[in-house]
Amino acid sequence: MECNKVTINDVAKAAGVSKGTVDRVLHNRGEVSAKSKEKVLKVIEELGFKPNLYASLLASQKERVIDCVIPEHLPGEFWSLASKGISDAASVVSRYGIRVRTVGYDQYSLESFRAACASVLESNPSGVIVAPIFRDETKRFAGDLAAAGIPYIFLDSKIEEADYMAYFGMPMYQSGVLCADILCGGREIPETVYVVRIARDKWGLSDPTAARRSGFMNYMADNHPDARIVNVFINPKDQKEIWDALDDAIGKEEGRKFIVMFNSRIHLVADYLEARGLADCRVIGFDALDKNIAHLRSGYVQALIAQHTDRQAVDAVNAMADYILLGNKAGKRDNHTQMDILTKYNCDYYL
Amino acid sequence: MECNKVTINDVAKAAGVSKGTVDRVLHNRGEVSAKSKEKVLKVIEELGFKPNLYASLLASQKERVIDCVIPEHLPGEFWSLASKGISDAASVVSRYGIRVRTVGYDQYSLESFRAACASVLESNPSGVIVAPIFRDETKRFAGDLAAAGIPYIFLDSKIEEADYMAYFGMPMYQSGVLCADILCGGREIPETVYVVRIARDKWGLSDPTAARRSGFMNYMADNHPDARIVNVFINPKDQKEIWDALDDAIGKEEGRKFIVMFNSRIHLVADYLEARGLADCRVIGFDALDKNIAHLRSGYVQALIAQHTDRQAVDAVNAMADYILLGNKAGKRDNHTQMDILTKYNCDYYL
DNA sequence: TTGAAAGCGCTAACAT
DNA sequence: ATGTTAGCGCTTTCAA
Repeated sequence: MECNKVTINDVAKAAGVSKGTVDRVLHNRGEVSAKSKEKVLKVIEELGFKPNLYASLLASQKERVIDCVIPEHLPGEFWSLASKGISDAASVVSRYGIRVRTVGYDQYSLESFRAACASVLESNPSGVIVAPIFRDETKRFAGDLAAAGIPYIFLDSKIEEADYMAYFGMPMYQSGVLCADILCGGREIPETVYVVRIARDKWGLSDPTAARRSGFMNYMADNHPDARIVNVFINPKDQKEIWDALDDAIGKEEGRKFIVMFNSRIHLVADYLEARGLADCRVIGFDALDKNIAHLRSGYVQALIAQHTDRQAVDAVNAMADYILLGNKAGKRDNHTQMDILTKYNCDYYL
Repeated sequence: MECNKVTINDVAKAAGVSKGTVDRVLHNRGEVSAKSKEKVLKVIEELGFKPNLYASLLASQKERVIDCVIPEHLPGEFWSLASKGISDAASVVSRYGIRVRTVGYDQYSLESFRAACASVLESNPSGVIVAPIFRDETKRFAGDLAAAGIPYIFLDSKIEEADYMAYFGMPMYQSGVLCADILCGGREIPETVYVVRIARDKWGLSDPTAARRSGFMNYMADNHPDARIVNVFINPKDQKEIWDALDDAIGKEEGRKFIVMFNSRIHLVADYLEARGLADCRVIGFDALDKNIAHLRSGYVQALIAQHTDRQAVDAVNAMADYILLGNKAGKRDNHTQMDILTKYNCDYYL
């Protein structure tokens, strides 16, 4: 381990003080005279001293914790991808004495999000990762964290006005543009495009995919202004209702159909198409859920746009750990993850 | 650092031996009676003891080295992506007291590869990563490494018969299939497809993309058996010759043209198309070189299939470090990286 | 405000 | 073959 020959002892000696004093200035925890401090700092600079992280970890047997606030979920749902990433990262950073605590909330209940936030604030963690759904409440939470001096990172979506340390997620607007381009296969000119949406969007409660939709719309307006866009609203919890809605909107039309969905539930549509035997469609959705990938294989979905949600979560946790351990702010503040295009022919190799 | 409460001391006590003995069996460096060893092993198992890597590193101030044998390259060329990954990983594993040494060779010179191998063998590293070009010589090298008890990992391509510890690369055959599917956009039926190849392939010297080509061919035979496949051979070093060859083969044809190239040099073709103003083409290539991505933007290449060569290299180095440090063989032996589809609309976010 | 000293979990040289 | 011991570089009492 040649990597760092100069130790805290060298610094102490050169500065004419003891290790204890050097340590104090290193973690500026006071109790040091101005001139000792100055001298130590100068010596550190001169000698290019870098503390040995592992010796430090070994000696200070203290545990720091990162709280992760994300929506609760069933296996196979979108958020379970993020959850997997979090636990992967957790097992890595545990070696650095960092524990990761996940605090779930019901993405349909503001109340439960409030409770999650309160729990975090109370536990006073070293850092927090939050995947926000509720704008205003998240803004408030961000303010509370800032007041408590707790750094936080946004995952998946972000609140622009907040003073977040970093953001990891997909470029939402661009992903809509990409979706439109794939839908049209570069050459096809759809007459009608069905945009299947979650009913709650209609009421404006929250729509995390709004930016994506506008990317899509703008592409269509620019490139295929004559295409008719038809919104179809469904309630994901009620299969019968879904099929009725789709029967109404899509089932009776003739010819090739173009269908997109901006959240992770395209499999609901694919199930329907398969049941009705509607094969001549071009169907594009988002996110590499198992159910979606199965429909890539079945041929009822032509492409998915995915984002390695797991890796985003890993990156977020690592960035926070880096900050807690070394004080490094992540290189970039906004980290837009790559958009992966998945088809029948490459999905088998997508983690 | 609650993570690992059971220490080598606990083990020693429980097994009724000393730390020294435990340490000996841990690194099985002999000098331990069979029954002590057995007892210690049992206790380790029971208590679920995991050594604290950092304490270990702290104590044993020794440096291990991983040798990486990869082709030399100019900036912007394919192998510089791998090279970047290697140096990224190097800076990470250096914290674990592992040094990474890169040994380059000329991919067009068997002699230089031999020299690189000899240099590695002589330096007797703890592990090696090799990106092979020359089959037979690589096989021999693998044998030598095995004889010397040095573990090795293949990067990018592999020799099936060798006893490699792991392989990181793209599924070559499948990537050819994917390429064909993208070329045809799922719906288009090309009349003629131009396959641009490097002249040296023709002489059978070495063709690292042969498997990819056969994936492509099989897809075409299955789905568009009437398409005519035209091979165009070029010499990458001579721009004039390239253009002449392309003029001959492609330039005089009318209508929409379909062009693919199975290595990383599609930019050579795109340069030509741009110069000749041949815009109505569907052009698919491989690898996210800057020059290739530039042509995604210019519109002379419609899609690239990429593989995060950098990440493969990172994974390879990490896997080797893991093995050296902890004796963990990587989970999977063959690690097929995902195939990324890049278009004008998502390439900006591709690292 | 500062120094001294006792570890943290493990390694390795030295005894036995 | 096995135990003992002095560190590795840093943190953290405890005294001074």
